[in-house]
Amino acid sequence: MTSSPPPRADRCSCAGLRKATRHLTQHYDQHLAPTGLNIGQYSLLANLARRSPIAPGAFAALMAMDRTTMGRNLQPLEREGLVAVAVDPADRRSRLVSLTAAGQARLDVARPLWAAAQTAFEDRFGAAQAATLRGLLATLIATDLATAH
Amino acid sequence: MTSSPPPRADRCSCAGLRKATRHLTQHYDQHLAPTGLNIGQYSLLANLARRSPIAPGAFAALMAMDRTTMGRNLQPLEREGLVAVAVDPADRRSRLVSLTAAGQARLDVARPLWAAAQTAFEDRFGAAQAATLRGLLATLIATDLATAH
DNA sequence: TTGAATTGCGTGTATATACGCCTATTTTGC
DNA sequence: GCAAAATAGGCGTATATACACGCAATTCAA
Repeated sequence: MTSSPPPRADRCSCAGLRKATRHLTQHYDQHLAPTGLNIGQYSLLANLARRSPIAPGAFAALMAMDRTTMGRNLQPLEREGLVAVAVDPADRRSRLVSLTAAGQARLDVARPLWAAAQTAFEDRFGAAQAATLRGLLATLIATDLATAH
Repeated sequence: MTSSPPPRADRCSCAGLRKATRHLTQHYDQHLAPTGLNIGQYSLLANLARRSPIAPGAFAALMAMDRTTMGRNLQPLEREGLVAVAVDPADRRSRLVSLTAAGQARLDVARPLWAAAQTAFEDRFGAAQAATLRGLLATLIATDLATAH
């Protein structure tokens, strides 16, 4: 007897998502390269601009990112003086991450380059499809996938 | 005068994609953990199963992955004996990556755990939405985003 | 045929991601 | 009040990702 036909690898939602992320990240990173930021760093600064100051743990949850990943990702930004991390006086276990003036300035420089990347993407992929995709992704992010039942 | 309202960071297709990828990757990785593989490694083995042997460069292009990333990702799999890399006798610049018997065996063990992760995802996200998402992602991956005009 | 251009890969470096383990601080139960 | 539990975060380790650079083998052109 032969084994049943193996599930096609291209039906894996996760692999498709990861593959598409690699593809699109390279596009945005190329546009942002002159600013010295990648799309991950740009995204952190842009989100921080609307929520500064915020605790690293809360920021990580907001970005659907592991707590320790957030800590590592903040390090190069802190080293360059784009964000500042200080002990929270109200709870000295916690920290407060703030966008600095240099961080805001860098963000202002990067924003039009990000917009160019976004526009170029939508021109090629289709603005309507892009909007549909963003909607699906937002739903996915809001979907509880905890293994426990 | 005040500056114009900044574009919302949550309208960035790339950031949304990256965020969703983190979310979904953790789900699949948790299901696959007993196999000692993560979803990236599983995806490599599953794709290799249908195309072995293949040159690293061609494999990288197939996975929309940088050539050097592919090389690095193959290292732990090679160390565990799940894939084998040999010089291509027809062109000694090139290599041929093959799935080993141990790699096939590991894949057979992992497949039902991957299927459980996929099923759990579709149960919670919706199978129809998941299919729509995979279609959009496939289109995105096939979209040429080269910066040059 | 032989030097130049091309091609295929590996390495060094840097950031991204997350698990396990640890310390410090706060909160809770008694 | 004080000890236990819970919470916030750092660090070691491992893999993921990709750019710049360099080497070896092949192909191309004069």
